[in-house]
Amino acid sequence: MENHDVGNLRRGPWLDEEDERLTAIVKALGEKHWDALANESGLRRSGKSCRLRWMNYLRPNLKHGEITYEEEHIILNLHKQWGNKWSRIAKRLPGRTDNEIKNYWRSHLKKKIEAQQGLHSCSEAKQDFSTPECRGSSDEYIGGESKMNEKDGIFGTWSLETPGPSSNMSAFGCSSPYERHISDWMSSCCWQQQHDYNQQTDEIKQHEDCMGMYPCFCQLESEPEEDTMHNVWDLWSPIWETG
DNA sequence: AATAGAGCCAACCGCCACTAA
DNA sequence: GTTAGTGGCGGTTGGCTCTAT
Repeated sequence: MENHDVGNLRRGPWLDEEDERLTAIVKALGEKHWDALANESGLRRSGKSCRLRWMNYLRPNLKHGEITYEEEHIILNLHKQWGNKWSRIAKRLPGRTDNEIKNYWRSHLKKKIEAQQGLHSCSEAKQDFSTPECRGSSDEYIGGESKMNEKDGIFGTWSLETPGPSSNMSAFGCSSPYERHISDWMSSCCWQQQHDYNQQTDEIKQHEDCMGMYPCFCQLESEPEEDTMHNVWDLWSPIWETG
């Protein structure tokens, strides 16, 4: 990749020296007024370029490692709900940027989904979770760790239908014997005894947020222990509640 | 070992929404 | 109400790396 000078502004990859200078100036002036900040820094970069570099690379607490299976599940399900709202999805994945998620989606997930949808179009859409194929032979989500069976793909074998705001587990094509149990539990967590469906505001949002977690439960091979579910809740609720 | 093609990802571009003057 | 400036978002590009031949 080459560096380019357009007018008085530099373009192309950032140098370590530029990163250091940008980091220092952002810490001093804060994450705002990017044009002024760019001028102040002495960097021959546009404010827009500085902002992008900071947001996608230099910002503290960014994760730069591989996307985990749990994160992948969340991306898949939130994308199913929201479409290409990358920044919105990124808010559900602390430490991940919209650009990172977008790239991951394009390079990893899109093809898998298309392949999966191809399979669905050739076979029965409804799945029976009582069969080993539908549960996924070794896909489990126990105690906060999941194992993905490569041949089953990232979805396991759930339906790809988009859930509505009042959907339950069946929206994912789950007909697991544990469906009601988990659904009830999710409801108790997410709906907070909301019965007035004419006032679906914050509760609806909470429910939508929880949908990103559904696949993990869909892959449980056996009825989850109450403690397990609460461990999972403890693990993910801070993420749902932030953003 | 050389080459072509595919995949990945950082960075850029253009559009839109918001805000202040 | 209008306009200019700014920031945020999603789409796209282009170069580097990896893999297959």
